[in-house]
Amino acid sequence: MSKKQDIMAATLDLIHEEGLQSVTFAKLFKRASVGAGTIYNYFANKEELVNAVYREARKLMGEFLLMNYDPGASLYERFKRLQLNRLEFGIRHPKEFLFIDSFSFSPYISPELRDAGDPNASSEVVLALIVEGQKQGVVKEMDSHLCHQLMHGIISSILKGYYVQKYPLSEVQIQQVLEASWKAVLV
Amino acid sequence: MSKKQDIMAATLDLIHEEGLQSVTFAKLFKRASVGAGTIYNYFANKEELVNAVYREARKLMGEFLLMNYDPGASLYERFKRLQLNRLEFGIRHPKEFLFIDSFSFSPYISPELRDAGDPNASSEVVLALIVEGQKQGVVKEMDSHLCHQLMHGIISSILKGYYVQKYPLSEVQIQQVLEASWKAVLV
Amino acid sequence: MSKKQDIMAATLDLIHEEGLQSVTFAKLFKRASVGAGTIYNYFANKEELVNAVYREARKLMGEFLLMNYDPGASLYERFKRLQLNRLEFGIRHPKEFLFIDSFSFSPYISPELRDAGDPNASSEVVLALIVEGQKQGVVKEMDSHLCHQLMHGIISSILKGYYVQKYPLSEVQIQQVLEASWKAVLV
Amino acid sequence: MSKKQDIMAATLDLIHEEGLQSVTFAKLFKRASVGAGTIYNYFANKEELVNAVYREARKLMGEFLLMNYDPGASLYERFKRLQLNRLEFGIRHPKEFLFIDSFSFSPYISPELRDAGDPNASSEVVLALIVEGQKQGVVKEMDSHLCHQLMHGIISSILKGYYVQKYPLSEVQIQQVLEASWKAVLV
DNA sequence: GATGAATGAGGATTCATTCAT
DNA sequence: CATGAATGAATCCTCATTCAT
Repeated sequence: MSKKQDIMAATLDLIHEEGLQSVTFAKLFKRASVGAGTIYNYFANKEELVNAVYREARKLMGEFLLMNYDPGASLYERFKRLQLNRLEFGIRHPKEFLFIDSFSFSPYISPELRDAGDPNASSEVVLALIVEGQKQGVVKEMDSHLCHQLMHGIISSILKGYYVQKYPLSEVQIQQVLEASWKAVLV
Repeated sequence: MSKKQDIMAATLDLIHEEGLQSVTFAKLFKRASVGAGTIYNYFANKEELVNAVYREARKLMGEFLLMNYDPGASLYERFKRLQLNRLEFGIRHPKEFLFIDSFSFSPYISPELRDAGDPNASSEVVLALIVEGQKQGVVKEMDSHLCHQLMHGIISSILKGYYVQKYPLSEVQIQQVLEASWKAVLV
Repeated sequence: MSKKQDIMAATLDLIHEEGLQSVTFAKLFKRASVGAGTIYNYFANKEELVNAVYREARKLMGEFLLMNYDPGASLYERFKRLQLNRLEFGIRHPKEFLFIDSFSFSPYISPELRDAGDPNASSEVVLALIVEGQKQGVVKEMDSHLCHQLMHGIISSILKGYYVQKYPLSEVQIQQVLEASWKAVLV
Repeated sequence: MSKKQDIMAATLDLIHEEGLQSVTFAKLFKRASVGAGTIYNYFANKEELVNAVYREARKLMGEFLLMNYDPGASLYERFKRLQLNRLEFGIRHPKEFLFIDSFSFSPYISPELRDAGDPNASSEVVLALIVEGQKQGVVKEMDSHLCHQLMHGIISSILKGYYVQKYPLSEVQIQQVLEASWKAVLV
């Protein structure tokens, strides 16, 4: 792995373990096994580093969300696919998911970056699906961004309970969650 | 108001405005209009202060959630009351709500504190209601904690949209949200 | 005991246990069981308090040094009496002895106080004895203050070894020390 | 000189000039001409710094005590060599000598450090000499540690007089002191 | 590019002292 | 006289950043 990747991975690890609060460069250098000055070859300062980590995590999630997404499937199937991918991303990439969730509304992440979406345009796919569902009279009339947030918020909330081991998330529970999130947006 | 309450209120304000990242003692003392040493009469250090603010916010939310809760009312009425209270807490106490939401799963809050619940045992009331609904065959069979988290997640995402997008949450919209969350957990 | 004495006793205790370095007023108030402002009824500030404790310790040692001192006894007997009293003072009042020893050359004690001697004029008695011995051709010719310091220095050194339990100080050892200190000043 | 040595030298200077009481980091950094954070590359905190200075002073004294010590010389010659070295160390290194003397029995220096001795084992050499002298019937029978402390106490008090009263300690006076300390431990 | 010793502005914390009760 | 909450200047300490190697 390159030095740059080492640094970014160490950053994400430390944020997950101790919170951004206590991520100091000293800890970072030790964890990433690089010299103190090396980081400045790649990132102008701490904020840029964190933003880069955020950008990469968003990119990873964006790719994950559209995995096996079949544009030709039914509305219901597509909705469930998106929500399933969202949930599985959280299960397989807890560090990335929590980081995104925590900092999406934090002043530490530059607003342009937060709203930038991802190169895969997964947001656009979700929004289009919502609008399509509303046109068909299946999905409740509401701001499409709000609906998107509702979809994300439900999954997010479920994942947080899972992370602190309130309950398992096996096949049965996953299906229940997908069903519930679908019902929540129906007319 | 006592100095202690001044300090805690100023802390919550600053976290809300600028994020925990940038809450320095200098800002805190100025905002709370107290001397630099005063805080140490009440809190051993910054972390204890933040934890105390968290504890108080949780207590406030716990009390709010059970306001006007009538154990003799119908299942549906009780469900709506709990969800209404949750929503109204978020509307009336946005700083407390966001703070709780952001830090409940952050390493900055000690896990014991997160799991402590509130003295009013509002969680237990919610869980009992879910179990009761499942016995009656009305609420879908699933882990009660999972269901609880679903209820919270829906309200939470609606609130975040409300905070950011500044759309109104008047009587009509509130009723829609309560209905939607009810449908999400039905069989 | 009066509050003033409580405070002075607590000060001496804490200096002995932790060093002047770490004697804070907070610890002092707790140990002496008095309110934070009480001290200022008796002492203008911390330095005056420490100086008062020093003055009292010096007074106590001064009185002790002349106990059972018989002006009519032989030069040798009087010398041994003074040295014995010095040694026994150190054995019975370690806190006072170490405090005096440590701060006699410290800038923390005002120079006037250090040179003030004690009301019993024990210093004058010792100095007169030395001069008398030198006139008789028994005691080595040297500055009488230097000789006084030699007498004190030997006892002090022995006591410090005793305090850290390098050896016991029972009757036999005490006599050996007195003899050695006598021989050290003989012609 | 290295930064570390600069810092330690400045620390010793300041302790000598103003007492440990008033050695603040601000003074230290200015005196040592280093940045405020540099010290923390070498010492975890102020106490460790002072202990390190103590350790080094003890090491220096230990080496000095055994300079030109000839194990083949006569008992008397060896005794005088040890006492001469002790005295000359005090004359040439007054800061180190006074620092050791003041803090060896202070709670600020950890007891382990005080008892650690020096790597050159100068204490052991002195103790062995005493025991040898006692076997030959020359040195008075007493606890060897007590005798060692006597030897040190005499030199120490002479030095303190020298420091304060500024009388000279030239060849003649030095020989008198050595003779006096020798007589003090004879049978 | 990589390093890590050095930096010093800035933040956390202490503690002697005051003063209203 | 006695109290102890409040104070804020002084102090300790941290940590992002620089730069010579």
